[in-house]
Amino acid sequence: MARDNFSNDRRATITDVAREAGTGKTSISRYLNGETGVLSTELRERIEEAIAKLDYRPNQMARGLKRGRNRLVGMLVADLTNPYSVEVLQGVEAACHAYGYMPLICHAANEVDLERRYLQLLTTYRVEGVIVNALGVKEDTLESLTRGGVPVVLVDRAVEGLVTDMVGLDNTEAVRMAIRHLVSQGFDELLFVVQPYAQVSSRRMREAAFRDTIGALGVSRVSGATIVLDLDNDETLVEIDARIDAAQRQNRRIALFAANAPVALRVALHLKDRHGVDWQRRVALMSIDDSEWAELAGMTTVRQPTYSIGERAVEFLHERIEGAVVAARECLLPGELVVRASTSAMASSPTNHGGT
Amino acid sequence: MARDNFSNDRRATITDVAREAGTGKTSISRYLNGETGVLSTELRERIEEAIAKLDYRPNQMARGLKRGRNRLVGMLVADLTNPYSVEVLQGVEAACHAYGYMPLICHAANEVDLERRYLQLLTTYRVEGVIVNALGVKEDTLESLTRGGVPVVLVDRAVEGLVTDMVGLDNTEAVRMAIRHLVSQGFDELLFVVQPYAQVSSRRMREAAFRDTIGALGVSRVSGATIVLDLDNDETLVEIDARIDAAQRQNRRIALFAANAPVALRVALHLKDRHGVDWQRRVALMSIDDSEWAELAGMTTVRQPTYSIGERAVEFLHERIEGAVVAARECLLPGELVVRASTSAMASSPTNHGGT
DNA sequence: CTGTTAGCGCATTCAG
DNA sequence: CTGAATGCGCTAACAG
Repeated sequence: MARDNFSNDRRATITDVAREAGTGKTSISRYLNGETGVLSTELRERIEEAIAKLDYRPNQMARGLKRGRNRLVGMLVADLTNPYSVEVLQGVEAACHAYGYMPLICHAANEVDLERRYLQLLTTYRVEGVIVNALGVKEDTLESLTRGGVPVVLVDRAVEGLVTDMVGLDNTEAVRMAIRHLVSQGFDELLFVVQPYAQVSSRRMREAAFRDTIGALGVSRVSGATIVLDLDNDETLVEIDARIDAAQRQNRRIALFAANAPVALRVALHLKDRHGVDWQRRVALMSIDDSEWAELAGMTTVRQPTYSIGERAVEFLHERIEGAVVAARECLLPGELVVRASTSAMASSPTNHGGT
Repeated sequence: MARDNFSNDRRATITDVAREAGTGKTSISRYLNGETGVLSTELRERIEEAIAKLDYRPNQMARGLKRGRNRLVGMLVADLTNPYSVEVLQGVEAACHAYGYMPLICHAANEVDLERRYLQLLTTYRVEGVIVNALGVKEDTLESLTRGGVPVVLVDRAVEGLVTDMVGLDNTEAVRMAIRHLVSQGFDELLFVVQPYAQVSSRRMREAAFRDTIGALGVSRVSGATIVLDLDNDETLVEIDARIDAAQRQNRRIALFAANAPVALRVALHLKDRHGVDWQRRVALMSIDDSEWAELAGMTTVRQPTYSIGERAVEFLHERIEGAVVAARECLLPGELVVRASTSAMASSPTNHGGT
C-alpha cells in the first residue's frame, strides 16, 4: 500500500484538476491543448503538479464528443493470418502515430459478416476515416460511410462501383517482372495459380497481366495457363500435377507462379507431399508475396512494398480528413523481385539444356 | 446521385430521430437499449422507420460518456509478426464479440516505448480492461491501470511484481512432453535454444523446465544444454554448430529444441545455409509454436492452445469488469505435441542404431 | 492572461 | 406507456 492517492478508483476529471490547481477548467484545457505561452509560468506549474498528483488523463471520448473529432481511424483487415496484412498494418500504424491518429484495428478473419459488422461498429465509434482491406464488403456498405462524410481508402483491392482512393501493388508490372525473370531463366511453360478471382480486383489484375504478358511474348516462345485454386477445396491440385507431368514428358521447363502467399504455401505443401523434401529440384515455384518461409524454402518471390502501402493509405486518408476534395486517386507501388534458388536456370529441369 | 438523403454529411443524432419520429429522445433511447415492451408497437414502428430513413447510428462515445462504460477493451500485442500473437488475437476477438466488447488492438512492434505509449492511449480512451502480451512494460505502468480500477490480464508472460490474472501455456508440461518425445525417439543429446530469457517469464519457465526435466532423467541417459540466441545478433549460431559437430563425432544423436517459432525459424535458416536443403537429414529440430511453415518443413512442434488462451483471457477480464473481486488467477493450458518427420527415430542419426 | 457559460449526443431520474 | 430536464468530461466562445 504505497502511495494510495485518494484516487479511489474513479479517474480524475478536468474539474478535479482545476480544483486541485485552484483554477478553472479552461486553463487546464488550454494547458492540455498546448496553448502554451498563454498561461503564466506560475499557473502552468501548478497545473502540472495537479495533473501529476492526480495522475490525470484527459478523456478522449468527451474530448471527441465536443470537438467532433476523436482522432480514431478504422483499419479493417480481411485476414491477419496473411503476413501481407500484418506488414501493411505496420505501415499504417507508423503513419497513424506520425499524424496523431489512433488506429482501430478490426480483424474480419475472412468472414464477410464480420466485415459488415465491424464497419458498422466503426461508424458507431465515429471514426474519422477508414482503411479497408476487405474480402467481400459491397459497394453499398462502404457508400454508407462515404455518404456520411467518412473518407475511405482501399488497400490492395478495389470495390466494384465505389470511387475512392486506393493503394496497392502495381500488379501488372509485378507480374510482368516475374514472367520476364522466369523466361530469362529458361522456363518455357508457366502455370499461374490463383484463388477464385472474380470478386477480388487484385487477383483479377494479376491474372489478366499474366495472360497479357504471355500473349505479348508470343505463344511460340512460352506457353502459359491459369489454374484456379480454392484453398478450401484443393482438388485442382491434381490438375497441377497433370500439367507438370505432361510438361516434363515433353521436356519442357515448367514453373509454377503463385498469385499470393497462401496459394504458394498450399502448393508447396502439396508438392512436398508428392515429391518429398526434394520437391524443389523437381518443380520450380515462385510467388507474389515474400513470406517468412520463402527464404527457408529458397523460393523466388516478388516482395510487395507493404509498408509503403500502409503509409500511403494513411496519407490519403489524412488529406481527406483534413478536408481535401480531389478526385479519387490510385496509387500503385512497384514490387521488388527477390531471386532465390527455386528459379535458378539449373533447377527443376528434367534434362539440362543450356547453361555454361 | 441516387437517394440523396438530406443527410448532409453530418450524421443523424438521437434528437433528429426523435423529431423525425415525432416523439422525445427518451423513447428513442429506450428503443436502442432494447427496453422493448415498454413502447407501444405503434411508436416502435415509427421509430424504426425514422432510424432507417436517417441511417442513424447511436454515438458510442456519447453513450460511453454518459454510462461510464464504453465496451472497449484494449489488447496490447508485442509482435503481430509472431503467428502466436495473431492466433491468440483471434480467440480474443471471438470472445469479445460474444461478450459485446470491442477490442482495441495495439501493436507495439517489439518497441518498449510504443508499449508504454499505447497503454497510456488506452487509458485515455477509457477502456474497461486490458489484455497485455508485452515485451517490456514494467510493473509500474500496469499498476497505474489497475490502481485506476482497470482490470489487466496478462497473456503468455507474467510481469514481475504485478499480481493479476494470467493465462498462457503450461510451459513446464509442454517442455516435459517434448523432451519425453525426443528421448523416446532415441535422441540422447538435447540443445535448448532460447532468446535472452531473463526478462520474459515464459522463456524463463521453459528454460527451467528443460533443465529440470533433463536433470530428472539422469545425466547418464541424456545430456542437455541451453543456448541463448539473440535474434539480432546470431553469433551464437556458431556455438550451435560446434555442439552439433561434437555430438556427431561422438556418435551421439543430437536434437535442437527451439523455445519458440522465431528461434526455430532463425535456426532452420542457418542450418539450411550450412547443410543445404537436406539439413533435416543432418540435424533434428523441433520447437514450441506450430507455425505455418512447420508443416512444410516437416518439423515436430508443440502447438499452443492459442485460441483458448485468447478466449480465456477475455473471460477473466469480463468477470473483473463485471465486478468480480477474487484473488489473481493463473490459467495454464496444455500444449499439444505435433509429431512430424524431423524427429522420427530414423532421422538425423549419423549412424543408424536401433529401429526395426 | 484567466474564469464563466453553454452545449457535444446520449441515458437517466422524475413527473405526467 | 411517454416526455422534459439534468449532467457525463470536455472545448469553445465570451466576457472579465
